[in-house]
Amino acid sequence: MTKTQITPTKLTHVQCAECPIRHRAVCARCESDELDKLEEIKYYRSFQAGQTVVWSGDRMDFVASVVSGIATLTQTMEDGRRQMVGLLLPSDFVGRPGRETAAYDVVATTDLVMCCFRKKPFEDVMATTPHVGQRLLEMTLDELDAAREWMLLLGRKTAREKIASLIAIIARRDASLRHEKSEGRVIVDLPLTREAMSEYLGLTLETVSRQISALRKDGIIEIEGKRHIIIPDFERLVEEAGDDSDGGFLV
Amino acid sequence: MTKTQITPTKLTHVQCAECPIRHRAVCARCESDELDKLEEIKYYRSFQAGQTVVWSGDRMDFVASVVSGIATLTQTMEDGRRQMVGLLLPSDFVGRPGRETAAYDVVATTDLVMCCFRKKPFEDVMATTPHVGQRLLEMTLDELDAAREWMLLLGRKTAREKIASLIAIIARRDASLRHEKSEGRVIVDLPLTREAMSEYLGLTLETVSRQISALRKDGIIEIEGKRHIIIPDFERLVEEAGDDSDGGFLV
DNA sequence: CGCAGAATTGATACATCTCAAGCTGGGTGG
DNA sequence: CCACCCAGCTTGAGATGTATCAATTCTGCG
Repeated sequence: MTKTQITPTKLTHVQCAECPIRHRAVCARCESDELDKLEEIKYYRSFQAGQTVVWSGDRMDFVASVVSGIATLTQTMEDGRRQMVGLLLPSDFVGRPGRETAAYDVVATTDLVMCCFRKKPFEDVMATTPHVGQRLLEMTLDELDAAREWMLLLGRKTAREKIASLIAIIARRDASLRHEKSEGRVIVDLPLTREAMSEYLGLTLETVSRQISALRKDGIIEIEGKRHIIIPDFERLVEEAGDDSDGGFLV
Repeated sequence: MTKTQITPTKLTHVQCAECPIRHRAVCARCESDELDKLEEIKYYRSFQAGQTVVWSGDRMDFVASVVSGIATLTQTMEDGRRQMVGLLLPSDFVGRPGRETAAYDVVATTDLVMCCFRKKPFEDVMATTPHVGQRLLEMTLDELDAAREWMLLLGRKTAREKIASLIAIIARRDASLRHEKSEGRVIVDLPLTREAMSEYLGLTLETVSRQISALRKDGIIEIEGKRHIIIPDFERLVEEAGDDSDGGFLV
């Protein structure tokens, strides 16, 4: 996975107007004059699956939106214990205006394309026009809600509930990107290795594997290959996750 | 605790200029004309220790800053498992502009005074002037960092490390409110019951109690009464917490 | 074909939970 | 003023879920 990949297409400058994440990203609310400013300071960067985008503590002189692919935010303790603290899907934002260094490791889980903005000019845009800051606030509040949802999972859910929750969340976000609803029979590709899942869920890789097997034996999910998952009845999966039946608090 | 308390002072309208949290709260960056607008739409509310400020799912037509006292944000699962997802100290902000209902239970842990703003007018202030929104973004990003720090704790730390972390964090925030640094001999009052601590740390009440006893036996902390804690050597406590030695990532 | 990374499965250890009993300190009523 | 009471806390013994250590087994790919 690390070296067999060819270098992905260098998308050096897609016009914002044609951007696939135009309506969801940090630029969603921008007027055309604001877009022009962003257009000037933006540049694309591509990463191969497995590559690290930035290391925690490193200087980071840009902020960015995920255009395509998936990245993870991970925190590491001195002795090597790792906890994923964020999963970045297309349109999600990375980096913090006003901060010099990265607070987390950012790793490309799949091949990844990011739309980067040099930090200083980006901060200027935020200071002089309102819509980027407004949208960023909205997105940050959403992320905070998601982080708190995850705190409940980490603190109080069983291993089985954690796995069911993760699959349900990925299925929901996946469907939402395609403007579909998650119900009845649902099919997902897990974009994460068992190890990455364990880092997200606060479990070991072995426990993740065992619980996935258990869910399969109980008919909650079917598995083809390693990553391709069929959920015959989404509502049943959600029950296993221990969530309120309605589940999604966000659109 | 619930009925013996007399009603706390009704601070009906403290002038913003004299407000103790003026320089840290959501209004920190406001110019005097912005403050005037906030002054018009604000009102104080007091709660006794143990009182619930709002229930998750309830309509919430205000946002607010904690002026004094401590409150908690808690999520509850259908079967009653509870996880605290936020600890609100003076200057912290509650509520989300643009949201109708509360996402979490908000409970006063100590006697509590909040500076409330009716939501609609507050949103108007945010839309027409920049400083409230800017400060709120900054505060939300800080909270997101704190939530992610907590995810590491919940997912990867041992019970002993969790307790040590909680005591260290409370000591740090307490010191920071008084513009002091946490080092050497430090004294704190825990504002939480053992049960509240267990809800925060993803543990049971009994495990919290045992680990506090263990830290005491090992000389990391000394205890007077139930809540009063003396930390003879703050650096040693931080080591027990498993954090990077520097610890505080925010001022 | 055979290797390497990823995943599964098994046996055992251990941290934390659960259930249960007692303690402690501050407030209350007799 | 004392005895009681009760919420909050501590401590104990045993159960249990997840981690750990250790083989295998898959799967895709050179």
